[in-house]
Amino acid sequence: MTDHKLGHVAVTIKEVARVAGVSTATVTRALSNPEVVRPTTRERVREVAASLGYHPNRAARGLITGRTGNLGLLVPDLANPFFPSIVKGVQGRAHEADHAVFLADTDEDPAAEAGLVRKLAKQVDGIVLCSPRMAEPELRTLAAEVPTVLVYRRIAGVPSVTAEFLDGMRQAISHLVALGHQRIAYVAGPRRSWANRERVRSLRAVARKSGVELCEMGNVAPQFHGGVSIADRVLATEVTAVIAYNDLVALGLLHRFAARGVAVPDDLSVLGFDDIPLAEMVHPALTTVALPKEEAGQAGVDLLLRLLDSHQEVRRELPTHLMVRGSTGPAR
Amino acid sequence: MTDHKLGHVAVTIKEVARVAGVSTATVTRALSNPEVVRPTTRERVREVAASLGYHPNRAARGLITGRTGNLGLLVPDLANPFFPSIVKGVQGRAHEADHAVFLADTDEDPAAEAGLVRKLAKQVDGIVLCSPRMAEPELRTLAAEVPTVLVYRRIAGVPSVTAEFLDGMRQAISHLVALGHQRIAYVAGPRRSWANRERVRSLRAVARKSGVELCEMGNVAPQFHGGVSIADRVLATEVTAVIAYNDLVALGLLHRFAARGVAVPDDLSVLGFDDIPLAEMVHPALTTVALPKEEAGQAGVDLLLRLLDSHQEVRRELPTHLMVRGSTGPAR
DNA sequence: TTGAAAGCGATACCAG
DNA sequence: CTGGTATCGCTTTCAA
Repeated sequence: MTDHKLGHVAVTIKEVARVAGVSTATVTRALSNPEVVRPTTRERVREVAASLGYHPNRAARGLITGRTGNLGLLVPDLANPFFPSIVKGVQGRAHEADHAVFLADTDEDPAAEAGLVRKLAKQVDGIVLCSPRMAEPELRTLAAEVPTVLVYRRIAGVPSVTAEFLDGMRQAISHLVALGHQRIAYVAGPRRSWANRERVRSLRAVARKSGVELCEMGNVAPQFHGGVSIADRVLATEVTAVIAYNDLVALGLLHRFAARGVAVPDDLSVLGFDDIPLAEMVHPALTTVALPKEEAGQAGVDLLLRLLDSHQEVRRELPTHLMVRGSTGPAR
Repeated sequence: MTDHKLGHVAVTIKEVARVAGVSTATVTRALSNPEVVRPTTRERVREVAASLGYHPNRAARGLITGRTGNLGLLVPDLANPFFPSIVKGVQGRAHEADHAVFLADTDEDPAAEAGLVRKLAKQVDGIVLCSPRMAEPELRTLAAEVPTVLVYRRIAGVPSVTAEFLDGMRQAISHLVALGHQRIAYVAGPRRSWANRERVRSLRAVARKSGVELCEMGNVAPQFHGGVSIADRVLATEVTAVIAYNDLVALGLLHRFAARGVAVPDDLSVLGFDDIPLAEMVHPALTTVALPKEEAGQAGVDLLLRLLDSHQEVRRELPTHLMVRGSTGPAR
């Protein structure tokens, strides 16, 4: 007999069966298939289970059902406030659906992602994957191995949740044009990032239609320092407004502009993307295109669970909203 | 018949055994107890395992060994940038130790925490718990049920990782005193929060010793809006400097001060606690007492793993550092 | 050094 | 409606 001395011994189904005077089979049924058990038996079992504080061991259950009740969530960098919001969404919805969530932060290292997914794969029913950079073929391979839903990345044949970037960009440009801006800079994010490519694509389309002159720069890291590092180059161009790849980059710009004595929005308008919480905490508050974050996480879980139940392929595209705040104003 | 199906169907130990021409027992040994297997056999098995892409099913293993290789991590609110940093630390160290991490965000609801812990308990070897508010007795009960390490909370009899608040406060006050400040406000965080109580205690001790006049206010929510909401009351007092419960609150103060036209640090100095990444992104950058975050997460995992191996009780206290930045200056 | 077999905790199928 | 039993994938005696 090898019992650890970890104080608390978990109560098993056998114990419940013994105390209730029934077989383990009946205990299972009373708990997960109530209608097939005679009411009096069912109640007795449930009471015993409750009084003993019995909770089925999910690992054991998963062994036979093939369902673990766990989900995996991969994000590139928790330090970007965009992702904690998504995590909150995933986590909240997963718990509502009585699923637990494995979290892995890949530290912006696409190479590590596949490995992490495969390690988690055995312990989860499916994976919510935020991977802006992993190569398409690899992503597709992965999705074939384990049920996967992509968040903020779209690939043919893989369920995904994204946002209407084009519409967001349209709102952003309309706003700037209405303020009289005609020459606008775009500070690009990582070249291989799907989100960046989408934003560039949308931006060019909208710019052409609106007749604005676009000045593209970058690529920079999708972080605060990325914005800081390119701010001076933005100033060197003759633009009246700048759109940053994301809010973090925009904040970096703001920071350096302030240091250089450039007044925002009087001398220059700044517009971000994402609407991370910080966006309204700074001065001037950042005008930005809000992307659904918690909602995206929730939708990701919804899609995944649906996928697990019926193998249907699904895709969802969430709306975006321009949040006009202090960092944009009339063209000088 | 050799069904060669790559990927989709998980390869089991049986399959490896069959291909390698040995028993499953030998496969296990070759993989997790190499020295007891004849070298030639061992190598053959390992090669087959590798070529088949075999990874043991941890749930099944856990069933018999009592070790799942999983850790649980509970945080009160991922929206406070303080916690993602801790999560990164936990997550990184756990992966180094080949453990996966379950994450749960309790949404600042201490009542939900115990339930979440118990739900996770069955699937993990131990739990890293960030719970500034849960009542002590309950916490102690929980810790008796499942191996637990507290992060940023200290309770007799439960392993924990904290920081030297007293020393941090000493540095903060010395800094302000050196700048000529004599009347200082403290904006308190949640009354029941352990961190707040510690900070108040330290602050009073240091203030008395330094002869500074302390003006305590609050309690406010540990968030941006908490700071915003109390800013005007701070202005109504005759202080030259204010220490906020944490950086988020400090940022709220900064925000409202800016709106009121109060110049920081010229009219008023502001000092925060935590050193969240945002602290240096705002203007003026926030002077703050830096708390180890990733390190705390890592230490939490270290303690937990140690605890699991030897049932030793441990405690660790990490150093703090004052980060002097733009939000503090000479007393007016 | 290796294999056969007994479980770990739970569920699912098949009788009764 | 209920009980017995095989089984999930793996580890661990116990013999050989």
